[in-house]
Amino acid sequence: MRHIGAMSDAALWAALADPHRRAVVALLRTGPRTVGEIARACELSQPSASKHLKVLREAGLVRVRQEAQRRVHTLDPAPLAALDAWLAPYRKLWGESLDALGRRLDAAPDTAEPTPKD
Amino acid sequence: MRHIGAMSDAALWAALADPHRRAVVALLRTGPRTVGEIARACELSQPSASKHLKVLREAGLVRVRQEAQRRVHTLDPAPLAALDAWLAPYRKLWGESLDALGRRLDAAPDTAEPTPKD
DNA sequence: CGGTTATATTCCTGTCAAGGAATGCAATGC
DNA sequence: GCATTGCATTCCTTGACAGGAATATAACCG
Repeated sequence: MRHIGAMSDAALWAALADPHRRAVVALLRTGPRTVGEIARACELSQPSASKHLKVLREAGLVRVRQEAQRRVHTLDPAPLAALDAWLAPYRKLWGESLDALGRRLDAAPDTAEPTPKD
Repeated sequence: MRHIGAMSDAALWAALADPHRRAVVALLRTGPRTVGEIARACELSQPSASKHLKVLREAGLVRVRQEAQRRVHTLDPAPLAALDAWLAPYRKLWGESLDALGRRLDAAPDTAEPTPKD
């Protein structure tokens, strides 16, 4: 039984509950970034960015590698599979009740959108 | 323009960030329940159940109908489509990353692998 | 009407997370 | 070595809930 990225569900939800952290995650979807880049892009102070990244790391959503003096952070989407699994039992439900809405929301373009912001 | 289930994303994430509320949502997946039933099933005090249900209502996740003196709460899964939509861009990613992870694990047999983090 | 059941709300208190400022620390370059 | 860059951590303050107890409200029943 490998429990590599199997952080507690609670940590994952808590990490994603914060809009800033969701923004960071969305940013990292477009590629690895240093702390400074993340701070600037998400309009966070440097310490704030550091702290948010720590939470994301502890939730298993982000990995870090050192590169000279910089710390390059990379998204690890694996824990999000837990969200997907949580969602699974509900997915059929809204298909039944809200067909049109579901279809509209399912439109997922292949290109990253310019900062979904949320 | 009806704004029934179209609560802000933030309210949805915040509502689901709480484990008790996720439990309530999961319970309601099995059918409508009165406040008292929910409180007992989720081991909440009655006021606590009431308050959590209020949050869920305001996030659009739950609807209520009055029935005699009881208030029967029903799950409205529609807002969860927003979660699904949020998740969509990542869904393809974790397939890749899990593959990579699996390959790494397979490449490292019984050699006492120091737990990377945990 | 008075009592009872079912739920909502208020008040209070403790806890915890977030943000800012300042500082610590590590790696780098000269 | 020393200054600099890049980031982490601490300290502190503030605000946002969460839980419990007590109370308010509402619908029902006799």
